[in-house]
Amino acid sequence: MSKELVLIDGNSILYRSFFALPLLSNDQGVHTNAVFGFTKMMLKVLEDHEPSHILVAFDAGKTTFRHETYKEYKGGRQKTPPELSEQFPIIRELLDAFGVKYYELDQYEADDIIGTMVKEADAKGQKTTVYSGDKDLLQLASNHTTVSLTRKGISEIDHFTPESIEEKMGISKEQIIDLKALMGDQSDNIPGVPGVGEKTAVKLLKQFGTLENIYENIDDVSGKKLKENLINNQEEALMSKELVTINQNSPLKISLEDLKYEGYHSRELVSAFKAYGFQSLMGQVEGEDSEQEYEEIEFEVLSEFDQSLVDESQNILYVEMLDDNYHNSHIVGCSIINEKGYYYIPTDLLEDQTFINWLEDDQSPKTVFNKKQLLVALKWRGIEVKGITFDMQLAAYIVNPASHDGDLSSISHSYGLTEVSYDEEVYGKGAKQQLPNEEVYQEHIVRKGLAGFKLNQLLKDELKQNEQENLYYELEMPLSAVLAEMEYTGVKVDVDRLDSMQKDLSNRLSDIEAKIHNLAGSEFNINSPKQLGKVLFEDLELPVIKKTKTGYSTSADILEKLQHEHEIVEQILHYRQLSKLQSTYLEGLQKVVHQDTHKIHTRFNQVLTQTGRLSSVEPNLQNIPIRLEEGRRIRQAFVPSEDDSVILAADYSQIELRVLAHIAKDEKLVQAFNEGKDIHTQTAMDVFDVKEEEINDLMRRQAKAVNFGIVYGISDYGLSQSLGITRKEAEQFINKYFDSYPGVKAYMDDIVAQAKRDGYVETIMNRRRYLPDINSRNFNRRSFAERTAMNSPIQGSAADIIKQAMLDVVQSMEGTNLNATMILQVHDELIFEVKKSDVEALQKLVKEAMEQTIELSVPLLVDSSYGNTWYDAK
DNA sequence: CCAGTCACGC
DNA sequence: GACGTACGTGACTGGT
Repeated sequence: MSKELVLIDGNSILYRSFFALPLLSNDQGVHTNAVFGFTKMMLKVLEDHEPSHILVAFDAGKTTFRHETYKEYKGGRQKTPPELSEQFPIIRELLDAFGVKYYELDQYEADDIIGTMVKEADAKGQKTTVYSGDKDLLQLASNHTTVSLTRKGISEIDHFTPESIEEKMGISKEQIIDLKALMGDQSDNIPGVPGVGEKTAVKLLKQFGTLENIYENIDDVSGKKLKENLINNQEEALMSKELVTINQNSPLKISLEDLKYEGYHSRELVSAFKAYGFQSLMGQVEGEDSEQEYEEIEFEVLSEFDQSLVDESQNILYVEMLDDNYHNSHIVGCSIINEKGYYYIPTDLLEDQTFINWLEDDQSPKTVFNKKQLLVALKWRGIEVKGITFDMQLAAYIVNPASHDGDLSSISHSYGLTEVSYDEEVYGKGAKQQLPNEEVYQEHIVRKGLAGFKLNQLLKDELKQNEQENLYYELEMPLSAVLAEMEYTGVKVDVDRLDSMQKDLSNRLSDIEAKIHNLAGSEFNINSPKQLGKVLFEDLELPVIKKTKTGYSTSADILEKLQHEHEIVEQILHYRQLSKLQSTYLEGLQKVVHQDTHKIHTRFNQVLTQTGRLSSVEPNLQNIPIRLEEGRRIRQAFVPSEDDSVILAADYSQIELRVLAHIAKDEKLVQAFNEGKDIHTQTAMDVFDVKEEEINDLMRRQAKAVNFGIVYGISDYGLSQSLGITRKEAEQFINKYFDSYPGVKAYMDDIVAQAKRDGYVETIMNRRRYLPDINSRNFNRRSFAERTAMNSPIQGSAADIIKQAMLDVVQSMEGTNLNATMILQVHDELIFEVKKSDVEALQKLVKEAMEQTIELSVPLLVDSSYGNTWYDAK
C-alpha cells in the first residue's frame, strides 16, 4: 500500500459523534461522547490506512468569508450545546497524544482547509482520503482522492470515488455543487430553489449538466411551476452555488510536509484514555514506544532491612499483589519511598525480624494503598501491621466514589502523575497475565511507590477541601481495620450440610427437568432464555407479553402472568428457583471454603459502591436467601466456629425511613417514629386517608411499596411494576404520599436543586456523590440523576450510620471480656458469633451501641435474635 | 472475553 | 411526552 494522506473534517466528525452516542461522561463529570466517537474513528483510520501525513481541520470562529456573500449563512442554527463545546479542547489534547496535526484558519471553514490541501496533494499525485460526515465534501473526490462519509451516526463509513458517486447518485462529482445549490441546505441556511429536492435537482442536472446551463436553456425546463421557481430564485441559486463551493485556494500557512505523521505516543495516548475513561479503547493502543520516555530513577534493592532507612514522619509502603483475592495471595514485592530514598524490598524480607518489627510498630507511620488488603494478607503470614496513617485508595474513593477504579498507577495517572506504567502494560491482563523480568517489576513497584509519594498529598488536600477529614480519619480508616479482622476471622460453614442439600436438590432438579421436557415435547436447555423463549412462545404459542433486545422476555414477573396459560410455566418457575439455589449457593459456597480453615473468608469491598455501602465478594455473603423458606434453609449451613457458641443477628428497623424523617424534618414522619407507629400502616392511613382499623392487607402492601420506592428512589414506572398497576396510578400514589408528607416533598425538591447547583449531594457524614447528568438535556439521564440525588443521601447516610455503629460496637466490646466476634455486615444488620454464656450480655451491648451511635430527631431501633445457625437467628 | 438475561439480597 | 426504571454479585448462555 502506498503511503497516504488522510484529511479529517474535525467539526463534522465531532458533531456526528455527539448526536450519535449517548452522553457519556468520565468520573469527573466531563462529557466525552463526541471525543470518544472521534477517537474510535481515529484508531480505525490508523488501522485501515497507512498514513504518512494526517491533518484534522477545524472551523474557526463565528464568521467566514461566506458571510460577506450572504450574512445569513449558517443563520438560525441551534447554538452548539455546552456538552459538546466543552469537548473541543479535549479533542486537541487527544490529537496531540496521537501525534496528529490539526489546523484552523480565521475566516475559513474546515472544508476549505481540506479542499486546499486536496488541491496540493492532487497536483503531486498523492493518494488521499478525506473523512467527514458532510456530503458537500464529495466535490473533492478525484482520481487520487477518496471521500469517506460516515453513515448512520458514525458506525458505518461509505467510501466515494468519482465513479461511485456517479453510480450511487446518478450525477458526476462536479455536479454535487450544482445539486446542493438547487436543493439548498436547511442546516447551513442555504436557500436553494424552493420546491426543488434531490429528485428534481438530479433530473435537471442530467438534462442540462450545470446550474448555469439550466438558466441558459430555461425555456426547455418542463413544468410551469418549476420554471417559475427557478426564474424567481435565480439569484439565490447562483449565490447558493458560490456558498457550497469549497475554496481550494485558502491562504494556508501550512503545507503537505507539515502534516507528517510518525506514529502516536503510546504512553500519552493510554494516559489520556485513562483520564477520559476510554477503557474499552485501551487494548487498541500498541505499546512499541512505551518503555523509554521516563526519567530514570535510582533505587536500592535491599537484602536486609535497616531501621535507619525509614523516616520518622512519612513512608510510602507499597506491597504488590497480583491476585484479587488477598487471602493467602502471593506477594510480588514491596517498596518503601521516603525523604531518604527509594527502596525495593524483596518478598523474603517479610521473614526478616527487623522489617517485621517496623511493620508492627504503631509509632512508625506508613502510607499505603489498600490498607485492608495489606492487613489481611500479612495477618495470614502472622504479621500484625500497625501504624498505617493513610490509605490512598480509600482516600480516592472518599473524595469521589466514582473514581476508585483500579490500581495505584491508574489513580496516579488520573491525578496527572504519569511517571509510572499501568499494571496492564507490565503484567498483561486476564489469562495472559504473567510476571516480567525481575528488573522490570522491581522498577515498576518502586515507581508505584514513588507515584504514591506525590499522590498522597494531593488526596490529603482534597479531603480537607471537601471537609471529609472526619469521615475519612474517624470512620473509614478505622473501619478498614475492623473489616480486615472480620474477613480474616471468616465464617464457619457446615460443608456436609451443604453437600447433602446439594445432592437432594440435584435429584429434584432432574425430576422437574424431565417434567418440563415432557410438557414441552422436546429436550432443551432450560437455563437458556433463548431456547426457553422458543419453546414457550413459538412451540407452545403462549402469548408474548414483553420482548427484550435479543428475543422474548422470560423473567419471573412475565412467567407469573403466564401461569394460568400452561402447566409448564409453574414448573419452570420452580426449576429456576431451585437451580439458582443449586448453582449460586450450594455449589458456589462450597467452591470458596478455605482449605485450611474450613471457613468462608469473604472480602468486603470498601471502595466500590456509589452510595457508601459495602459490597461482598467471593462469596457474596450479603445476598444469602431469606425471603422464601426453601432458600432460607441455606442459612442452616452457617454455624458458629466453636462449641457452645451461637449466631446473633442484630438489625436496624426501617433505618432508611428514619434517616429520611430526620433529614427531611417532616413533622408527621418524625412524629410517627417517635410514637413507635408501624410505619407502613401509618403510611397507608395517610395515603388512603382512612382510620387504622379500616386498613386492609392490600392497602398496607401498597403503602409498603410506596415507602420502598421512596427509599430506593424508584420512578413511577418502577412503582407501577412492583405493584402491577398502571403508571398513572403509581404516579397518583406518589403524589398522595407527597401531599401527606410535605416535609419529604420539600426535601426532595431541595436536594435536587442543590445537586443542580453543586453537582453533587452529601450524606450526614459528608460522603459525596457527584451527579454529572443532573443538568443533562436528556430526559432519562436527568431523571435518573434526580432520583439519585433524592435517594443517595438516604442510603448513604444509613451506610454511614451502620459503619459508625460497627466501630462503636467493637469499641464497647473491647472494654469487656465478652467472648464474641463480629463476623458479617449486611447493610442494615450485623452478625456475631458468641459464646452461649455471653449471648444476652452481647445482645444488650450491641443493641445499645447501635441505637446510640448517632442522635437523630427520631429514635433508632434495633431488633436482635440468636440461634445455633444463622437460620435460627430469626 | 464480553454483553445480555436472570435471580438473590438490602 | 419522551424512556427505562435503587445499590450490589454471580451464574449461565451464546456470540466474537
